[in-house]
Amino acid sequence: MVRAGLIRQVGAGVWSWMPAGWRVHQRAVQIVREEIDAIGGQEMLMPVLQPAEPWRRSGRYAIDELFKLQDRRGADMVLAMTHEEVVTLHVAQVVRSYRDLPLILYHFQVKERDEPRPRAGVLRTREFVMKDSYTFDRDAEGLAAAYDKHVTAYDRILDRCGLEWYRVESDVGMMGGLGAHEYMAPCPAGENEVALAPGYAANVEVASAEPAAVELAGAGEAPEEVATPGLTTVDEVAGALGVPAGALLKAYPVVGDARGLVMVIVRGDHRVNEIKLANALGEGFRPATAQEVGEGIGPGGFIGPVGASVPVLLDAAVGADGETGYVTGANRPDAHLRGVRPGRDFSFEAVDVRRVEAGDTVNGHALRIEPAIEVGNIFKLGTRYSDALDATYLDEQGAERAIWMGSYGIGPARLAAAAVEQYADDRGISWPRSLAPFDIEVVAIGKPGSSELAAAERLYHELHEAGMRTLLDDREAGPGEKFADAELLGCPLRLTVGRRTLESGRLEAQVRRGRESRELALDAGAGPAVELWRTLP
RNA sequence: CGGGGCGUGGCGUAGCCUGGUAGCGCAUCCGGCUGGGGGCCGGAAGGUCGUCGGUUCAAAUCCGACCGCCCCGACCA
Repeated sequence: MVRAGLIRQVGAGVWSWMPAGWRVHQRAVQIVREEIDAIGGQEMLMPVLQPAEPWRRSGRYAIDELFKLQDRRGADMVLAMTHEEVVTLHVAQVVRSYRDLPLILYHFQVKERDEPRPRAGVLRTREFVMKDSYTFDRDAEGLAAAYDKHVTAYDRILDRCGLEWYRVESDVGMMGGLGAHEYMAPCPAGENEVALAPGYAANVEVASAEPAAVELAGAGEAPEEVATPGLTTVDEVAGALGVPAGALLKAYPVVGDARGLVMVIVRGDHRVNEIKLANALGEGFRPATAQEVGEGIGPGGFIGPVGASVPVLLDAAVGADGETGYVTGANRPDAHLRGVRPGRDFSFEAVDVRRVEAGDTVNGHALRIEPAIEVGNIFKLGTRYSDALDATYLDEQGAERAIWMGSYGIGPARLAAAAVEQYADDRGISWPRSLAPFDIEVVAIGKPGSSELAAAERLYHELHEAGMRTLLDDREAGPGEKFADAELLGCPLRLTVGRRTLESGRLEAQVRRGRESRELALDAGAGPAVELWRTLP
């Protein structure tokens, strides 16, 4: 996008949109606007610069990503990262009765986030335009309906943008979300991972699946201690004992904010998913320090659930086998236990806290994991903000009730970047028709004042009259340079007018996606080109 | 925040280790040729070497601080 002249960097995570890039961005914006309008959304505009007070009320002032500043009188201000606080305040002032609901409000606005590490060009920036919509309903049922409308709108937006995409289940966070989905555009540059199987799509952050089976051994009456001097890793112990890594139980001691030190156990071939773990704990946590482990459980590298003095949380993938034969640390230096059986040999609380792996199954279908760009998300907020900011209404009985809210974001810049990532080839960008900065680029080859140039200009005007967004390359440059630049910019259709065109009466039309060429009659004017353009992706 | 790297004409870079003349490619400007895949010839302009300080007869080069940017990781309501 930089090479094509669409964007330029100003600072870390801060970018300008140059004219051609802004055309793309505006096209994405317009698609989003049309689809949110279509479900009854009303566009408005709320400020980026805001007083700190509502953020203190909602409890979000402490967020590290929130830019904070003071005005000249020393009053605390913020640069908004989203607009739940302000929109809720407005609705609290305006809505009195159930008759004022439901309501869908939205705006496009710059969002400011002090990202710890901006990266990947326009994919993760500290300032970016986002469409946010907010829905206001009288109850959970109304919220569900508003949510479904946004599913419809977002599905259409992603389709219209010509993207390959998935709607996946996502983390609702610990602050009481009632349900959430993310819209993911798969591509290698993506920062998220989605777990996919027929009929199943989820962010890896929350995905669950049935584990691959593992072969266990040593089904005795009781655990048997084996010497494992100096062997502290899963691979070392599994290798020494001749068992698969999955036969080991890996202990992951953590300290919960309220519940303190606990031991989380996953299979040796699995990894703890910290988001799932936080959700299972119902609170924040941190890994236990070596000292806490040593004092509270046993020697590092040899700890295990049998006889442990702290509560044990056992991942469901272990319970699924429900059998004897696991290998665990013995809570003694240089020793492990084999033939361990959950339940018989230690008690536990069952949880689902492991990260899914490719090859797990969902309803018998193998799971695959793909990187993807998160281009949008939809979220059932419930009454979190309306409670904090006193957004209520009176029902038919005259009782005051909290308004049920949803919030729905989508980033035009990410829609554009996802399209670039999904369709670019070694020559450059290949825009979907719906996002391209121009529908057609006319490349004129010939000297200034030549008849070739005049013919190109004529064609350009005819295309313009036919309603095509058209770009004419009439620079004084060689043909090779113009072709290369046209392919870099990536308009869906390129028309070439040169001496050859005038001699044969046929102009070259190159379709950018696939770069196949065909010839069109020059004297037919814009018609054939427009017709061809309509068939493009 | 942890780790690594980089700041030199508009862009990309060499020079730094071993202190002494800032070099190259592209782009730009002028003249001409060429005109269907980044073409050719001739001429020209353009650089406080990120900033500040130190060492030295002498600093792009050595030392220190600061600023900025990139990459990996952590983080990402």
